[in-house]
Amino acid sequence: MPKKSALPKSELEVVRIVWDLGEATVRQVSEALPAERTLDFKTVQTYLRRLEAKGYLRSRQQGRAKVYVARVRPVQVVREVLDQVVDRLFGGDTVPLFQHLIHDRGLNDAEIQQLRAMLDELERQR
Amino acid sequence: MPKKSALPKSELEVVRIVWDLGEATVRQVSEALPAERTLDFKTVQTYLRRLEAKGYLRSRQQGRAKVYVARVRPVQVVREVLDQVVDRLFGGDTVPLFQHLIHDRGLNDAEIQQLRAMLDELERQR
DNA sequence: TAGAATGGCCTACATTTGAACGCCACAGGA
DNA sequence: TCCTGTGGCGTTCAAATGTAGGCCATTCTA
Repeated sequence: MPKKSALPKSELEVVRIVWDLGEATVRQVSEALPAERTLDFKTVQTYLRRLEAKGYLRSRQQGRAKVYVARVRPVQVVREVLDQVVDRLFGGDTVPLFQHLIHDRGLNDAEIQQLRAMLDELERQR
Repeated sequence: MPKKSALPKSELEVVRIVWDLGEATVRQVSEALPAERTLDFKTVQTYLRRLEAKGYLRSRQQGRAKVYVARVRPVQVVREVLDQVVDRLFGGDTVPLFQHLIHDRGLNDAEIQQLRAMLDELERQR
């Protein structure tokens, strides 16, 4: 149960599936992979094993297969990854990140509304 | 001049300095590193060499030293990195990213104002 | 019930990253 | 002029990642 260093992308793809499914066997994860992204069963197995070794997943035996389930909350993992990115990319400052997301990736009207709503909410809580 | 897969974090730290300085020699980059982050001169040299090989920087000889300068615009690199993250973390959807940034990292009042301003600006352009 | 699948566990292996070394050339001060 | 420091270029080397293969036991299924 050694703690960690932010997950590499391949493992992230896999752990996200476990989060979505709640819990899953190797095969279930394999099958839940998006069509454009094929990974050998063994490869998925390896990633899940690594994720468990790193402490992100826990597993229990169920019949012949293992069922993996999250051990740390997604929000924590997301935070780790984002912290890294924000740091590396903008020296820790989030505003330029928003700036970039808004200007470069663009937002549609619905998204703008959602964002405003989040800000309102946030201010109301002050 | 091969294009390439998003930059690893160490190289990002280095290329950001070149962006900031406009152009720089190995030594200048070395010295511009934040105090908490020391890298051997040779290490910096290696990263700069790799960045050039990957096509992110260009260099010209100036006396005995090489001067490195950006070859792709920062915004493009940032985009590459962010696309990866948004994909890996949220399946390509940016709203959850904002959600996370706002709720988990928090924003101070000034930041909220800046964000609102950006949104206003964006809408005005519609 | 015998062979084909399936899954677990270990192992492998190339590539990429992180971080430097060593050797050699040149340039400037003692 | 000789030594020292600075840079370039090639190399190295371990750990992390990406992606499986091998072998073995257990299960289905024909």
